[in-house]
Amino acid sequence: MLDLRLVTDKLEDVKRRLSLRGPVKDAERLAELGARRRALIRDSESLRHEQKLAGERMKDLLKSDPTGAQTLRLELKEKSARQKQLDDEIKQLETELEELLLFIPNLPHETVPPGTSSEENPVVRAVGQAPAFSFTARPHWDLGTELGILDFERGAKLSGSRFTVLWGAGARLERALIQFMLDLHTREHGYTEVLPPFLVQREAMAGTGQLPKFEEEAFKTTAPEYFLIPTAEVPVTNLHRDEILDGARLPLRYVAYTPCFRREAGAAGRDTRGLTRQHQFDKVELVKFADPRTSYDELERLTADAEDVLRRLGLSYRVVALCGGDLGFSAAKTYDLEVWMPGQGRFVEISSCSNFEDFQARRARIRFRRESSAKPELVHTLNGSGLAVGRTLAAILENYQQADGSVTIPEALRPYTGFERIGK
RNA sequence: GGAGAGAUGGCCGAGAGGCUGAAGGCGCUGGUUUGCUAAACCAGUAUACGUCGAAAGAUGUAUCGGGGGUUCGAAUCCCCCUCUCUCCGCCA
Repeated sequence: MLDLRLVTDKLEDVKRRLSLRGPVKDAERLAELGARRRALIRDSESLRHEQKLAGERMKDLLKSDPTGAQTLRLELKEKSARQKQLDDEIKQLETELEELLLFIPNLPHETVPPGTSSEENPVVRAVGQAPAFSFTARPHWDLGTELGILDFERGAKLSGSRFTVLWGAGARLERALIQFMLDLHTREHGYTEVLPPFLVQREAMAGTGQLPKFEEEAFKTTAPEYFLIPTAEVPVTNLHRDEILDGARLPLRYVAYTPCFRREAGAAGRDTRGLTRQHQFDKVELVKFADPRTSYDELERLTADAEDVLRRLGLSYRVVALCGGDLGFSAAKTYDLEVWMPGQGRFVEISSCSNFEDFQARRARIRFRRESSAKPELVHTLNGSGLAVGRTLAAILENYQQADGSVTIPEALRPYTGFERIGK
């Protein structure tokens, strides 16, 4: 959520910065309503002030002059009614303002490159060498099916398309990856592990920006209503909702493993094969709460922490900076990590690292105090996948495949899998 | 699921229609005293939104779990909701 003050007071600025994302809607109306709200508040408050002053006279009058008290009472009754009417109007206005504001995306950071689609995302760096094969590399869904570790048919039988069953070494590899990533981030990168609920309430989803705009993307239960988390970002960021954090302890760094649930409503027909786009997948997520002054340094570090997973697994990848048109709703700046998938001959997103600045913090009221006597300020929130586990598993299958269809396990992972290769 | 109790500031805890942003205590911050520390004493110690101001700040309004109602006036009275605790039942 943007700062209403900023929108009303610096409308042109806001519009210019938003236009990097595409056409701007509603900003004008927002500024207008914001100005009207202020005027109404002024009127209501001065009326209320008069009432309070008169109220103090009332008590004396009640003793000394009953008739006068009666007159005053009638007068105040009318004033009170008028003021309540104003308050109703203000409330209505604020509801409308909130609704508009919740649908306006975050302002892109100055360094966000121009562009309208993912094709225009500049490559920031490329790391590692794509493996050279003496045979034609195959996609992970073929390899995994032949090895008997990925079972798409039975996934579909149980739950429909975009669900997969992992067997034996596949299940073990998934679990090994989760463990490996959590250990790396907690032991070497200074993150605190947290295991949050996988079902959250509407307000948590709104806090991080998934709602109200993207409700059709989420799975939810009814009576009682719960949302299945689309990413650990939701519960972990909301851990500190309505809190004032100690500035001396920033940045807070959390890492969480959770399954993630997504409708993929807008992705019909895309990535229908393999593990790339599932309704349910595992992810290890990095989340930070940072001082606004250093949040962009923290973004670089967080991205490096995610990259470290790929590097240790010996997977080649590139880092792209999302352009204005490709930037997510809540993000001010995002780097995507794309892993090379030799079996598909393309790069696939495996992590998305973003600085949300104060956008989520304002929605979720997450603040900090710089000094014990200072006024609370909004924190900056950041997060990034570290990494998407299913896609990592797929990348390992494709990058470490052998001519005979077996797959060797990256060195770093072997203590976790307990085996060095997966064969038939 | 059944029965009961409760929710007040960073924390504990008074208050039972007006003068209560809210006694008292603890904590915290600053000061005095003081070889140092501690103790003692004094002062300060919420948030949001308005208005004025370049700013520091001044000032107004709101806020006693949330929402609604009664009233000239609600922390205080009434209604609804949420959460917490205790006991019973059930359950991984």
